Amino acid sequence: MPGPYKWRHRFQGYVCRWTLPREAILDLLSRTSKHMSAKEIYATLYSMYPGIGLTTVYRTLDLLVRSGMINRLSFGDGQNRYEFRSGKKEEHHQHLICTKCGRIIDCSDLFTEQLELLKKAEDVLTKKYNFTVLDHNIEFYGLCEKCKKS
Amino acid sequence: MPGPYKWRHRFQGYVCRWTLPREAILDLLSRTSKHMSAKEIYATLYSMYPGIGLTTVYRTLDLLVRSGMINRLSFGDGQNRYEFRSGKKEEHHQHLICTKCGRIIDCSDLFTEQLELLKKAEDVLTKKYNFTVLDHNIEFYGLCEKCKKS
DNA sequence: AATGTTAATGATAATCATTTTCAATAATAA
DNA sequence: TTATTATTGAAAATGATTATCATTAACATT
Ligand SMILES: [Mn+2]
Ligand SMILES: [Mn+2]
Ligand SMILES: [Zn+2]
Ligand SMILES: [Zn+2]
Repeated sequence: MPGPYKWRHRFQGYVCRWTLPREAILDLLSRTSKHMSAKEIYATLYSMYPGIGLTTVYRTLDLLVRSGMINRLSFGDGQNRYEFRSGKKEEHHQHLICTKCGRIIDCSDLFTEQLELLKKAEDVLTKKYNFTVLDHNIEFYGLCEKCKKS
Repeated sequence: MPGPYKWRHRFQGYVCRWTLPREAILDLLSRTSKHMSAKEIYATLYSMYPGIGLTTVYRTLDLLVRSGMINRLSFGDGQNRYEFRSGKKEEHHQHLICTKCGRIIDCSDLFTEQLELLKKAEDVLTKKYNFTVLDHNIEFYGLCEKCKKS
């Protein structure tokens, strides 16, 4: 909402009109490191933009997922979460999920190991299942620093 | 429902009573290779056991997850799915998910590659994030054989 | 800048998976 | 066989997400 639209140009030809909610939601997700739910996004934006509707948040998130700007994540806690998607391939990262408190930690330290797994995977999956890999997802479940103590 | 209870002994001390629904649900999951939703399980059992209730299916699935007999999977299609959990560690497998038709394929062919990734992961995650890995999950998204053609 | 077209919004209602409630049932110990 | 109570299942409640539709506002045209 503050200032001019920074993201409009990314949607040339994808949508007809660029609007305040779209700018606000994408802007929020591009700034935060959290993995926010629709309701959390709604609550955050509501404080500075009380006119916004939850329906529009859902609709816009869907648009942003379809156009590849954000990722939709489901960790099995009953609601989807969203994260900004960097354009760079090297930014593909993993998630550590604390099974006790639900904390989600980003991890980008397994790049080469991941690449090796992927290389082998694409090979095996293509040959054996005739399956074309387009994307992948790796998650680690366990206990975070805090929860280990308590 | 048919025959004697095959699974009762696995729950010694875990539950007080072993019942028909519990036996039937676990038996079904132990036989199928599908990744079934609660409603699918309910529908399947209903044909041979019309007395069963959807609530009990949900409750029992929860019990079986908590006691480690089955896995709860969420592929982001709005409903959880369940699979029987083999006791053997070597059976840890991946899922290939077709983004077009939703088909889910089991894959156990990346065992050594996975182990290497895991070994490195546990190391990095412990040192850098002080996170204790208890479990992990790897998924591949793409196009299945059928969907590639059409 | 004012106007017209219609894409986009937001309040409301609907849907759908899952959970809660609670009286009835059935597993098991006595 | 009887008593105890864990478990069940119908019904209602919840919570996330989607559909409807009248209103609004983006923006192309004047
Ligand atoms: Mn992330
Ligand atoms: Mn599986
Ligand atoms: Zn934690
Ligand atoms: Zn397919």
